[in-house]
Amino acid sequence: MSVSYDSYKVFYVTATEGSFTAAAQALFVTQPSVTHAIKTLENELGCRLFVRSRGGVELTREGSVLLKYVKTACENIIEAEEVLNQLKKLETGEISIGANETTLHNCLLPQLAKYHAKYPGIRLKINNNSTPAILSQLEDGKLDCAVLVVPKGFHKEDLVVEPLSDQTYMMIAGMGFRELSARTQSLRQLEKYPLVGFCEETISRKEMEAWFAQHQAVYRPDIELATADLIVPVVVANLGIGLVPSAFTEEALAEGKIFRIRIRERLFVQDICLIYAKDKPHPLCMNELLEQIRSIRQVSPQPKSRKGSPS
Amino acid sequence: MSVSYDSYKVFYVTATEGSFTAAAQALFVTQPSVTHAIKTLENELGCRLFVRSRGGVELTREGSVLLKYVKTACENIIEAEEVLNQLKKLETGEISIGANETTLHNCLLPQLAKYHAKYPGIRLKINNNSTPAILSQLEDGKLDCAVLVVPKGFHKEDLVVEPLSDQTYMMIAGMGFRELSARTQSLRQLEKYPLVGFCEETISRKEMEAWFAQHQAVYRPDIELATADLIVPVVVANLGIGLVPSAFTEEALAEGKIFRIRIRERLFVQDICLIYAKDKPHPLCMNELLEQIRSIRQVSPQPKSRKGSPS
DNA sequence: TGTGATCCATAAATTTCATCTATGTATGAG
DNA sequence: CTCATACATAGATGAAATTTATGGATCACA
Repeated sequence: MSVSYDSYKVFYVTATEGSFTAAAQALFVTQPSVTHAIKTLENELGCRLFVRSRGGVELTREGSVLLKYVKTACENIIEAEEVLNQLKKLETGEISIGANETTLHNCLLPQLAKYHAKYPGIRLKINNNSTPAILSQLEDGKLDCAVLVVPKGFHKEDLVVEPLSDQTYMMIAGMGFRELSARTQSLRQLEKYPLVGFCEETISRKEMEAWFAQHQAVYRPDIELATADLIVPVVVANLGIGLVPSAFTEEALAEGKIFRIRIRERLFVQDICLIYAKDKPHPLCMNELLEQIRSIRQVSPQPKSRKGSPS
Repeated sequence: MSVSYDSYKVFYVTATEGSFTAAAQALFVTQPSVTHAIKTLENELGCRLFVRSRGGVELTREGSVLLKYVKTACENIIEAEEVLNQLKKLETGEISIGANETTLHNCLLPQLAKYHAKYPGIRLKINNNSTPAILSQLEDGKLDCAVLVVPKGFHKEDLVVEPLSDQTYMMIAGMGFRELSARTQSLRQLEKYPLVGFCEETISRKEMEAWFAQHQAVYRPDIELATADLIVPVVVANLGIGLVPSAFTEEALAEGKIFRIRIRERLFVQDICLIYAKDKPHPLCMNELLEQIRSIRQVSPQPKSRKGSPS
């Protein structure tokens, strides 16, 4: 009833080689095998495809028509096999990665650079978006993995969440608030100072509000910024005191433009996590990238074991 | 070593159906068969193609990449089979036909019209060229068949020559030469009249020269024309007497513009033959056309049986 | 005018491997 | 808890692809 696709392969090779014998060699089979395959194909298709003659075979008119299609078919298969081999050798591929600004600059970019140097053929698509958006894209399979700042103990069905390191925060002030450097402050004491912080849409904002509330204080920034990297410059300009990820403070601290305010309360801390879909297939090239990202993992005290966290 | 192309077909159907079970139904095999085929393919390719899950299977990243190529491959095969079926049903196809002006108008066109009415999908390419050019194109496979005026007994290695009918000639004159109508003339007697005939390149010209010479006369037209259909009008204009294929004379004879000169000698006659390559493959749609053309064949006395001529 | 080389066809034996039957496992739905 | 559905597995079976061996036709070359 239905024609075996292997026959078409034999047909294609025979047509390009120009003889049954040559085709047999190319296919690593014997000549009678090719003869038989073509004869079968001709019977199934109901028309002659080759004219046998001395020195080889020649396509009939119908054979030529058939070849036109079978040729592109076979070429596609051959190309498919090549591309698949490249995929396996990590010579090509594509990974979509989600990240926050914070994690992108502080964790991801150096690792991506190393990975890209090792596997230059693999396209890296970086998606810098809000944390909730990235999480839903991970679940939808629109992103392959992400490195995000999430609350301590964060977990989600469908997602593997591997903590990489703490995202520590620091309360800082510019030299206009020099009086705060003298001694340890409590959060309530700091409430009377103008605050530089995140705007309302972010997850971190909500967490900070909770953290402040936990210590009988209120987080209500006088200046709200959309991205973390803007806080330090604003603090340097003495527009207020700020609670920022430690990673952003190093340069300004070293230059003496800001100083750290010691806090009585245990400091606000988040997790930087590597996240990816639990039961979805990953591109082959992603395992290497995951390993690369995991290499920055720092052992930190974990209150309880977390799902998906490797030993 | 090499992957069976049948596996790719199974892969394609499975990917489009979305489950092994559905693919099995579509392929008229059992589900374990599909399971096995895909597993084998995955092993041979060295990577997982589907994620098995509740309710069916889902392509992995690599599977998606593979599908992109395999899809066009399979679609080409399917299209190939469709086109081939059309070819077999004579719904499509192409025939290249050679002809002389004489045969084109008198034999071929009516038959081609009938054929085309019956098989409108088949393209007919008509090549109106010189006889030697057409013969060599037949041998090169550039033409599929031809209807030509050739010398009696014409034959050629590699070519099948089937006589269809005689190409009879007629000596005619316009009313300016009314005196010739009185009685039968010999060729020699006619030599003193101006002659309208073929120009030197044609085969017929050479044959006529031979025929004249055979009867102790010389064929040297005072007016030379490239095509036969021009002779009658020139004769009507009383520029000379002419030897032309009978087919061209009917209209002018009926209108009394010319008359026939009776000739003592046996009249010059040629063969109208259907000619095609002997050992070359023919398009499927050609057999019907050959039959159509043969239908005009007239039984004529054959001095000896000719090769390729059916009973 | 043989002779060897080349290429396709054929026949019979062999072996492969694709497929089937039967059954198991997992997982939602009602 | 049971049913329905989908994929996995194992062993048996048989169709068919392949091989070996051989023959015939054609062509180049001496």
